[in-house]
Amino acid sequence: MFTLSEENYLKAIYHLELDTDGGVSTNAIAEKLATKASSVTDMVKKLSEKEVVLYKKYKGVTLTILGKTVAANVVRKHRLWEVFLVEKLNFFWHEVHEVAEQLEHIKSAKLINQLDRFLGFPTDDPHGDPIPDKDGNLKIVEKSLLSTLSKNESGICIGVDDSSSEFLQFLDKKGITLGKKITILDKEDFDDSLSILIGNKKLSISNKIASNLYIRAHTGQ
Amino acid sequence: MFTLSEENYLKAIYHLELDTDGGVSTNAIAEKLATKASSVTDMVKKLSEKEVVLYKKYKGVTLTILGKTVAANVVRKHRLWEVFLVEKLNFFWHEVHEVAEQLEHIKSAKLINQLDRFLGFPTDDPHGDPIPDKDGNLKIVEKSLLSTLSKNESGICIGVDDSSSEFLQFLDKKGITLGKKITILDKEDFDDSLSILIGNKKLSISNKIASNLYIRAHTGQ
DNA sequence: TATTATTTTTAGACTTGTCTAAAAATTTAT
DNA sequence: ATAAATTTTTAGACAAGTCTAAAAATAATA
Repeated sequence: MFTLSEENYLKAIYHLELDTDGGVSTNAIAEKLATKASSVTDMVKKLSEKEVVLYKKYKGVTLTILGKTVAANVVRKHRLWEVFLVEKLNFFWHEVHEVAEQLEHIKSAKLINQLDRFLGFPTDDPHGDPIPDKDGNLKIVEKSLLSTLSKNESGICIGVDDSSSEFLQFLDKKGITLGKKITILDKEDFDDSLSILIGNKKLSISNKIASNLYIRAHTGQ
Repeated sequence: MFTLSEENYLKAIYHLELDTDGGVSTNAIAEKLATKASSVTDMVKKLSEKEVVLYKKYKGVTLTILGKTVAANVVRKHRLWEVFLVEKLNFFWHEVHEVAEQLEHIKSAKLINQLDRFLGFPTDDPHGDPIPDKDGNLKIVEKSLLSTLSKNESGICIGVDDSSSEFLQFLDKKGITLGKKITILDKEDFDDSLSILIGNKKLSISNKIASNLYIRAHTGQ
C-alpha cells in the first residue's frame, strides 16, 4: 500500500515520463510537486526500496512495471472522478481538478469499479485526456495541435494541453468545448493568429490558444 | 482548516457526547479511536488551542459550538457518501462504512452540496441514522428498540444500533431491512427471544438482535 | 480517611515527510 | 581540458502525530 505522498510522487513521475526520454530528473519532479530537490531525493530512495522506481544516484528515475501500474491507477481514479463531477454533479471542467486530486487517493477497488460502471465506462475525462483501463493501459489517439493545421483544414476539438483553470474558463467564454468542429478559415503570418469557424461562429484566436487545443483530424465535410 | 486526524477526534468526541453526560473522558476517546490515552491528551490540547473543544486537565472534554459544527459536518459528509454508495454504486450497507471513513475528509463545499442535491436531499443514511443539515442540525425521530415492544405491537424498522458489518450481514440473511413492518407475535420469558412477523415471514430472533434494531411505532394496521 | 486502583498527564523517543545549508557530482562553457 | 555553473545528494533540523514508561491526579475501597 502506498501513502498519499508516495502516490503523488508516482503520478508526477508517470506524467513526466510521458514527455521525457530517459530518466526523470530530480528537479523536474521537485518543480511538478512544488517541493525541494532534497525532498525528492529522499522520497525517490524510499520508492526505490519499494521497487516502484529504478533509481541511480544523479541519473534520474524511471518507473518499474509495478510503479507504472500504481501510477496509472491513481490517474484512472483521478479522471473517473472528474467525469463524475462534471456529468453527475454539474461541476465546470475548470473546477474538477482540485477535488479530483483528493478523491484519487481513496482506497477501494469496488468503489472505482462501480463508479466506472455507473459512469458508463467512459474513455476520456472532461479535458479530453484518456482514462487508463484497469490494467493501466491507455488508449492512444491521433491528435494534433490546432496550431499545426493549415488553412481550410478542419477537425474535432478533443482535448486541451494546458488545463489550467484560467485557460478552461477562457474556452468556456469563447464557446469552445470538446466535440466541436473547428475549421481554419485563415492564418495570419504576422503573429500566427488564426481565424476559425466553430459551430456557426467565426472567432479569432491567438497562436498561444491554438497551441493548447488538440484536434482530431476530420476528413471530409 | 482541520487535519484528517483532528477531524477524526472531533467526530469521535461528537459521537461520544451523544451518549455521555458531562465531559468525554480521555480513555473513552482513546478506545473509540484505537489509540493511546497519551495521544489523546496531546491532541485534545491542540483542539483546545483551536477553540473547538473545552478542556480542563483531568476533567474531560466538551465540544464548543464551533467544534460541534465541524464534527457534524464530517458526519454529514460520511452519511451522504454512504447513501451515494448504496443508492448509486450498489454497495451493500455493510460495505459502506470503511469507504465513507475516507470520503468524509474530502474538502469541497460544492462537492457536498451537489452530492446532497444529486441524492435528492436524503435525511437518513443506509443504517437509518439521520444526516445533519448544512448547519449541523439533526432531525430527532421517536424510536424505540424492538426489544421494548410488547406482544402484538408492531412498528417500522428504521435503524440499527450496532452497525457492525457482521450484524448487518446477519440482517441481510434474515431479510430484515429498513422500512419493513415488524410485528411481535410472541415473547419468550425464558431468554427474552422474540417471535416476529416481518413481511409475510415468521422469524425467531434473540434478545441481542432485538436490542439492536430501532423501530418507529406504527399505530393501526 | 488512608490506601489502593484507575485514569490522566508528562517526558522523551520515533516515524514520515518536509526544509535549509553545505558538499559532491555532473554538465556546460571557455 | 579546465573552470564555472548547475544539479543532485547529504547532513542535520523541524512539525505532526504517535508511542512507551513513569509521574501525578483522581476515584474507589476497605
